[in-house]
Amino acid sequence: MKKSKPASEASKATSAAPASNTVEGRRKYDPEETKRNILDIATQEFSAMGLTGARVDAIAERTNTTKRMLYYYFGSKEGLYEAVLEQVYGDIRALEQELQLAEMDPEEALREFVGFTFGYHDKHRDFVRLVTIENIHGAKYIEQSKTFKARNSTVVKTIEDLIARGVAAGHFRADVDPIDLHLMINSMCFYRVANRYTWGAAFGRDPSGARSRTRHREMIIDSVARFMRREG
Amino acid sequence: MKKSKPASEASKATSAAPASNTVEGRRKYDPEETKRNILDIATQEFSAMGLTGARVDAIAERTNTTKRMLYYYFGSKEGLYEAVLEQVYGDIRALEQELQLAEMDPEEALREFVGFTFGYHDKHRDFVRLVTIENIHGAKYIEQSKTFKARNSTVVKTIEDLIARGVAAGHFRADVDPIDLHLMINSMCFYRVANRYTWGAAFGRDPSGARSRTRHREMIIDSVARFMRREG
Amino acid sequence: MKKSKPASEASKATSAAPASNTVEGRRKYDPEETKRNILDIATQEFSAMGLTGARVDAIAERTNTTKRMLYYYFGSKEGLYEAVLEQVYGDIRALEQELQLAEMDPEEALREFVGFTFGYHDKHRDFVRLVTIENIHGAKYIEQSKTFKARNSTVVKTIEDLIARGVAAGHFRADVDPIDLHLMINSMCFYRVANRYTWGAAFGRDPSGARSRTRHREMIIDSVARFMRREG
Amino acid sequence: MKKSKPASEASKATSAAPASNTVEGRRKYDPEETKRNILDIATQEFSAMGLTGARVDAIAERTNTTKRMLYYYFGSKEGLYEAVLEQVYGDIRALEQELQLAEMDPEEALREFVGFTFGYHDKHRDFVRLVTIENIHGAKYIEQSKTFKARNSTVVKTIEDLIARGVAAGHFRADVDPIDLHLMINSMCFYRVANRYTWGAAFGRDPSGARSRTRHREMIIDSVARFMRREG
DNA sequence: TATGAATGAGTTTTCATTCAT
DNA sequence: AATGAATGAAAACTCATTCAT
Repeated sequence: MKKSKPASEASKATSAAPASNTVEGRRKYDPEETKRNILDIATQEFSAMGLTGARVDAIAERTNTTKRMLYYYFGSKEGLYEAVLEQVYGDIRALEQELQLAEMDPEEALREFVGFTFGYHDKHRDFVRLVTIENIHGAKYIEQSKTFKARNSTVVKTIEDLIARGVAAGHFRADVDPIDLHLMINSMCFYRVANRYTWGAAFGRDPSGARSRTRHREMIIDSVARFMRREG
Repeated sequence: MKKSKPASEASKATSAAPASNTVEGRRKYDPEETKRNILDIATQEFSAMGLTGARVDAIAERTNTTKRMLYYYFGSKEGLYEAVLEQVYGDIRALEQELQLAEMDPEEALREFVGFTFGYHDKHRDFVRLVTIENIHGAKYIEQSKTFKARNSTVVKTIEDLIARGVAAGHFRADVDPIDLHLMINSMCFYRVANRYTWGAAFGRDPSGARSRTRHREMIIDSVARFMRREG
Repeated sequence: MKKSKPASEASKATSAAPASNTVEGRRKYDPEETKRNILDIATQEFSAMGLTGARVDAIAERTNTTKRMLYYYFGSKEGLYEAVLEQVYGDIRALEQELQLAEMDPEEALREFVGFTFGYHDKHRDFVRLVTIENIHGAKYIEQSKTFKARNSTVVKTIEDLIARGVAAGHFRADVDPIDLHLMINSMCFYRVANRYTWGAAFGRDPSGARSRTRHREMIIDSVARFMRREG
Repeated sequence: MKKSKPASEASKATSAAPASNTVEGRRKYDPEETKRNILDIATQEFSAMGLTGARVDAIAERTNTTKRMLYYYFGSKEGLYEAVLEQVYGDIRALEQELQLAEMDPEEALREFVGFTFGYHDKHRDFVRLVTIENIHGAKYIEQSKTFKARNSTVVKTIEDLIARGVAAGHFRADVDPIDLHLMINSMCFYRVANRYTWGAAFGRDPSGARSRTRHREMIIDSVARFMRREG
């Protein structure tokens, strides 16, 4: 039953691990692999069903191991959920830092940053859903993360720099709070993915679908650029 | 229920009901009142806990009646949830129609419309949460509503008219899709309320709090106005 | 009344009643009609669902009146069930007495009696089901009937006479107990109707269906006749 | 609570299980035993109360385990009922196959077969009741059994052979359908057990009681034998 | 006589978690 | 390290019956 059923790429990634103590290239007992496998499946399940909606049994069943291991490694359903959250938030912040915005001129850098944010949300629906779910729970789980706040402060710094350079260059208005700008950008990138179902039901159109992707990217980049432009 | 009135206030509203045939101002057999009472409490509970997180017992307990009546009138937990959704969506669409946008000049009307949308989301957090929750469930409950789509088509019409008048007057650009514009407006009004917890955890600031309300309203109105402005 | 099932016709039947106090030929308040209507529907429901399986709500809903009336006239679900039983048992015994067996020669009379029993079971599936259901409940409801035993003693008398005449004529064996004979006849007439579902599922053939009706009637009559025949 | 002990034959069977790895002769973790125990008690309850009348709580209480295990192994009340049906139908078909009818001469074999059928019904009242109950439900549960039809086809074959041999020997009539003959035999064996309560209430005599057992067995065997006899 | 609303006790089912092997 | 079996508490839902009008 728990035969494997890879479910995700991450688990395959580890099959390249050293083959000592393995059978046919796959380790018999590989704690790291087991944990990652559980985490992958859990990400999918929590993202699909919510924290309360997800079922421990359902997660365990899709896993290569058993329910007991899930408790062994993560302590509880909530512990597992926290681990999932932590991982998923870590990913986007890590990627944001890889952008080389400092090398571009301010307006270009802004467009790049918005474009990246758009692309990330558009592509990582699990992340969008988990953030949504966490808000349903008043962010009480992510608040327990030790690295969460620290990680977020780096984005603020990035945006602050961006604005400062634009203002200095005379292109950007000077009265915009960086966190507000970030909020604006995120709002537009997030909503079209997070609320695609009700929006689709209301207007017969998936706002996050392929047909509107390019148009929306342009619209969002354009609106942010216009918003920041110094008028005069 | 038909009244349209924000979940939380609704219960207060009924205390003004005619007192004839009542005991201490409250009728013993009053189905409408019973239904409204259940619906009010349910709106709060579902909004606070989600569909799966809410407890039928908890709803019933806070009600003036018993769990049995909840099933009597709404059939099931899901039936009750659907009724809550219907009501809450009906409310905003009803109010939108009361705006007298046709009498204002296009730019002013756009600002009014965005301001209304901002105010509604800012004030009706239950609505925002329920929409969020419904998206977690893939909108499968609201899709069963017979009036949902029809009601939404009226907003589209409103925005279309608005854009058309602005374009005709030479103020608005002509290349914007009304539903995309609506999406942009909603995104910014929705996100700061819906995601206030994770945002607060990340940046130490409640984006939907009193301190940023006016600033955000202006920011959103301004960005939408700039976005629509025909550039010369 | 039992001849019909259609609930709806039964109620119409009484529309020929005196028109005083009526609207458009139908009495507004007609206790007898109301009772009969309830009894008809209840017969169908109990017969279809069993005593525990039947739902008071379901019965009331199909009725021309309300649940309250059901309790008003029959006291309880069990009271209604008893009334249904009583009526349905009364019918067959009444018809049995109308047979003019004494005028036929014994063998012919026996065949006539078996044929009648066969026909009655074949046609009155509600009766068969209710007897089945009552046996599930250990006959505790029918045992409370005051007229039940008395009514059954008349059949025994009928069969006793039949046998006695046949024995006297030298045609029938003398060692058969009348109640045993009755049991044999009933068994074969009852089973093919009562157990038609499992039989159908097991052998792909409805034993009470039109295709086997004549064949079974002959088989049963023949086997009883052969069984009673004096040998040698 | 979990003290109570089986009370039926099936449970006795397990007391013969190997005692290794047990505490006081009873293993702590023994899924087969647990399932069998649940099935035994459920057989009694469903047979006594019917599908709708039986209470999951009541079954669980008489079990050595908890209600939860009942759902663990059988999924639902209906799932458990289906398992009970399967088992009980399997038993009779298995025993039928053990009869060595081919070695007897046709008439003797027929008498043996009828006698066996009589004895089985007379002794296994649970089986008779469960079949009755299943017919109340239109056989919808047994129809889902995958092995049910296959198992029944073996009886048909048995009877076909029996008849064929008798016809070939010139003893039996040739115009009898095997399934009809089976129906006749079953009818008489079944009815006196299934309908013993109403019959007892009507005629003051339990038709399945000890006093009539031998007499009825002879009567049924005799009537079937006479029915099949080629007349000459 | 008639009715829709109301109810409490019960009934089935689910779920996160732990135990014995 | 790993596993299938086991569990208690809680959750959703049902039902016969009665009440107020």
